[in-house]
Amino acid sequence: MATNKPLERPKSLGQVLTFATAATGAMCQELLAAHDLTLAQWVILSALWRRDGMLVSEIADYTGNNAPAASRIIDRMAERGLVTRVPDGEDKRVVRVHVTEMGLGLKHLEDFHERVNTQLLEGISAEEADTLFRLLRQVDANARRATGSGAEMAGKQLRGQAGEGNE
Amino acid sequence: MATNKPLERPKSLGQVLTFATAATGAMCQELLAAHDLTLAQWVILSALWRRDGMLVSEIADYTGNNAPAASRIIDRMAERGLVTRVPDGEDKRVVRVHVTEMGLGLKHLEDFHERVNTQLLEGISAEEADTLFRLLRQVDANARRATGSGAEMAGKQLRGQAGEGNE
DNA sequence: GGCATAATGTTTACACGGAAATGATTTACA
DNA sequence: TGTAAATCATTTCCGTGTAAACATTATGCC
Repeated sequence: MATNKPLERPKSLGQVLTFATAATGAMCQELLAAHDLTLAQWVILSALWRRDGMLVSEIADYTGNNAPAASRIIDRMAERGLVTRVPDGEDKRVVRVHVTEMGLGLKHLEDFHERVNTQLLEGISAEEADTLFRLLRQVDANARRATGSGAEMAGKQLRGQAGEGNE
Repeated sequence: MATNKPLERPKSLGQVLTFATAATGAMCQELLAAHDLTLAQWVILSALWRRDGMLVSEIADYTGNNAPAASRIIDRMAERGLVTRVPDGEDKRVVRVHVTEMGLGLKHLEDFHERVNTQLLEGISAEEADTLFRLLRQVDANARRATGSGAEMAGKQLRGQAGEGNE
């Protein structure tokens, strides 16, 4: 029927970024579905496998979300029995998140992101991949600089454990 | 307090993509908030400014979402008075979305994406920007190829109006 | 010690995205 | 012609993300 040919999309970096990210996310979700895990849950698990007992705020900082989002994902992970919340003895505001046996049972997914990386970078040379990482970090920095008068986000940059890590 | 230094994030393309996209989206949302528009709403408006009366399915295809998502965003846009739903005379299944006067009043935001582009690409040469677009499309294609047995998405690729910018 | 302030986590309200199911309509074809 | 299949839009359910308000607890400063 296609009376009209599809409307052309303007050449927009945001658009290409969004599409690539959505496709990547969909691929990850599909791969993780076999283990009844969402991508957001895997990200948190992969952090806890390396450092058990992280605070909710640390997890939020790690994943790049704000605390409410992290808190809710932890809710679901706790319902599924992947983690438990343990109130801290010293600081009574603090909640430490611990992996359960069941959560440890998925530790074979530790290198999931590496398999995804190779999948995504197929047909792209190592040099080009480096360029891609560098440019994406630059775009990220440009966007953050232009946001919120640049102020309150100071601590939330994409930490440069690649570009020229000034850390 | 930082008893622990923040946990290192692994070098994952998905992670960098997600962060760059989130930062870009946040920047757009902040810029559009002055006009009481969300990014998703602007994307649809920018399509309708060029082709009024698109079908919901065409809009969904244009934005890269599924129909339910598009339908809901159109709901909110209709509530805000930006668009109206008009049942089609010939095909009674179809709903055409039309911009209202109020929606046309925002047409000065037509080139919003171009301003975002320049903002995001600051400090990046034209050649590097081309490389970035090319690599992102490659990553997108790689992800889609690995998803859903590659079948049903046939029509939803990132249309290559950029092979080499034929615009 | 006592009080203002900050930090931590949660809840609520809103916007967005995907999958599946449903209703209505159109098309295909037998 | 008449029924099955395809198409279009919507609804519902779930997961995620942001912002704002809130309760609880720590901290700092007098």
